Amino acid sequence: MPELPEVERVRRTLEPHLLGREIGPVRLRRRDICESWTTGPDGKPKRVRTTPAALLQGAVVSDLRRLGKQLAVVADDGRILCVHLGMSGKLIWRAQRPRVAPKHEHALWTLLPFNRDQLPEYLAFRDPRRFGGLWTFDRAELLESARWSALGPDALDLSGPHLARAIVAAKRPIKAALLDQAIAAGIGNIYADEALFRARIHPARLAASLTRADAVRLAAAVRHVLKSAIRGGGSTLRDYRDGNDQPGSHQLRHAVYGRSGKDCLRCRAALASTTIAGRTTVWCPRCQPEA
DNA sequence: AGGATAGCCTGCGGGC
DNA sequence: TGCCCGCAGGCTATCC
Repeated sequence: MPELPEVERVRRTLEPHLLGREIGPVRLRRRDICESWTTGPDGKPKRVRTTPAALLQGAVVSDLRRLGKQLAVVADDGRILCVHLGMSGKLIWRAQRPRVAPKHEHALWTLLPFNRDQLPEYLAFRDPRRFGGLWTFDRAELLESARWSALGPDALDLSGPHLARAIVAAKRPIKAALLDQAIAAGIGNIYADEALFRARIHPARLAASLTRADAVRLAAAVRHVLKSAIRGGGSTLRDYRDGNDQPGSHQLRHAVYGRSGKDCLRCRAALASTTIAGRTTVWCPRCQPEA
C-alpha cells in the first residue's frame, strides 16, 4: 500500500481538483468502510451513522492535509473527512462518472463545477482489500484528538534527537520501531528497508543498541529516502496510482526492497532477506553489519 | 506492559 | 488451461 511518499503524491495531485470545490451528491456503496463521529452533549466524541453530510456533501473544500499515511479533506465549515488507503486503496479524480461503477469502488463524491457551463467531476475511493477506510468528524479537532494524536511526528520531519529518545529503551528490532506509527508516522515496509540500507544499519539490531550517532544518521536517511521517493512520484509495485490515476517510478530506484539475492548496488555482495515484525526484510550483509 | 503473532480482504503470479 | 498456494505497500486484536 501507499506509504508516506505515495499518500503525499495523492495529496498534491488532488489539491488542484479539490481546493475551493463544493461537494455535490455523495454515494457510499459500502457503509462498513466508514466511521463517523460527532461531538456529544458532554463534549466527548460520539459514534453516529454515516450520512452524506458527514461525507462533506454541501461543503466547500478548504484544505487537503496529510499526517503520515493518512489524508484529510478539510471543509470550510469545520467538517473533516479522513482517508486511509490501507494496502490497496486509491483516491482518484475522474473527469466523468464511469457508466458502470468499477469493482470495489466504495464511495463516489460529485465535485460541482466552478462555472454553470461546466460539467461536474468526481472523486472516487476504491479499495479491493478493504484494509483502508474513511473516518468523518464534525469538527477538525476531533480528528486530532480521536485519531491523529496516536501518531508520532510526520516522518518527513523526523529528527535525530526525537528518534533517539523514542528508541532508547526499545527491546525490538530497529525495523519494527521504524514501522511503529507512534514513533514516526508514514514509514512502511519499503522505505524502512531503504532507509536502513542508506544509514548502513542492520534491520534486526535491537533499537536500544543504536548509538545517538546511529539514530541521527537513520533519521536523516528516512527523510532523504522519503523526499527522494516523493520526487520520483512514489513507488508503483502493482496497485499504486496518484490522484490522476498515474503510476509512480520510484520503484526503479529501490536499493534493497524487492531485490533479495541480487547484488548490492554499493558493494556487489548478495542481498539477504528474512522476516522481521512479520514483514519481508531485505538488507546487505556487508554494508549493514549485525554488530 | 511491551512485543510477537494471527487475522482481516482480494488479486495476482508461479509452479505443477 | 486451470487450480492451488503463497504472497503483497497496513493495522488491530489477542495472546504470551
